[in-house]
Amino acid sequence: MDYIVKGKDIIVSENDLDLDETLDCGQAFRWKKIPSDYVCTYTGAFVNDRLTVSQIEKGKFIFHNIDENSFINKWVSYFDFDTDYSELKRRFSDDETLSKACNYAGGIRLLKQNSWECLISFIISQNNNIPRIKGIIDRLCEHYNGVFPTVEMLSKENEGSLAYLRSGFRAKYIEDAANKVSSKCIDLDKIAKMPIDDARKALKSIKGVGPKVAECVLLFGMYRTEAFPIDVWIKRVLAQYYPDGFPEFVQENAGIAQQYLFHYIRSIS
DNA sequence: CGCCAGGACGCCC
DNA sequence: GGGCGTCATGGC
Repeated sequence: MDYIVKGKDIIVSENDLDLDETLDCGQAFRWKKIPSDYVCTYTGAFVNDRLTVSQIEKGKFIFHNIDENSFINKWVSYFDFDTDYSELKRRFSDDETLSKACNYAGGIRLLKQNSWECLISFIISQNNNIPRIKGIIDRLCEHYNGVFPTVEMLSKENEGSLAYLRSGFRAKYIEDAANKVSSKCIDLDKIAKMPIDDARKALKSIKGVGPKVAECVLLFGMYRTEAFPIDVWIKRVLAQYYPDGFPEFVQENAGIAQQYLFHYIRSIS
């Protein structure tokens, strides 16, 4: 990644990034694409920091109205710019299926999201579709003047007061998650550093968090790249191409491989 | 109208 | 410990 400061903006060069593939692929739900004639502008948020970013051309981006400090301290991490995805994809390409998947969706990066937001978001995601997940999270943030609620804010709510979300049976799960985190029964920062099986077990003690949601929180909210969410699409990939499991060299980055494979299998189905 | 959406729970055996 | 109905809501 390379960047230059230009007025109030920062111009970023990074070949291994595509905004459509990265921001609208089901790992984060608060980015909105606002089409214009020449650029795709997204406004999004990491916890409560907003950003507008445009893709000018392949591998070139404008991070709008942002100072160099917050770019370095927040967004470089969020976009995982310190990781060399070219090198990652080069290694993945030793595997035939993964090689095709990287060629299909090579602009995906893993976003380092906030664990709390991630937990609530993926609780909402269960047995749901992406447009409706976004709708529920929109209503949630709108309720708090456009920012994602803190633990303290959400812990004051209950299943009934959350009715405005129209999140269905998931409201009681949100309530339990907020209560457990607020009461320190669940410490997300500690879980992020635990051995992964302990972390899985701790997350699954929250109502409405099963294997899939726990894996998503670990991967998208705690940067545990070995976490591997399995849904119906990935089940198909495993059955069809990896009956004996992933090759050893993929396993520490299985979650990143999963992102490429998820989009690849859907494109050819 | 039925079906499905990046699942988890409760209950069954 | 695997199998299955059920759980809200909305888009198609």
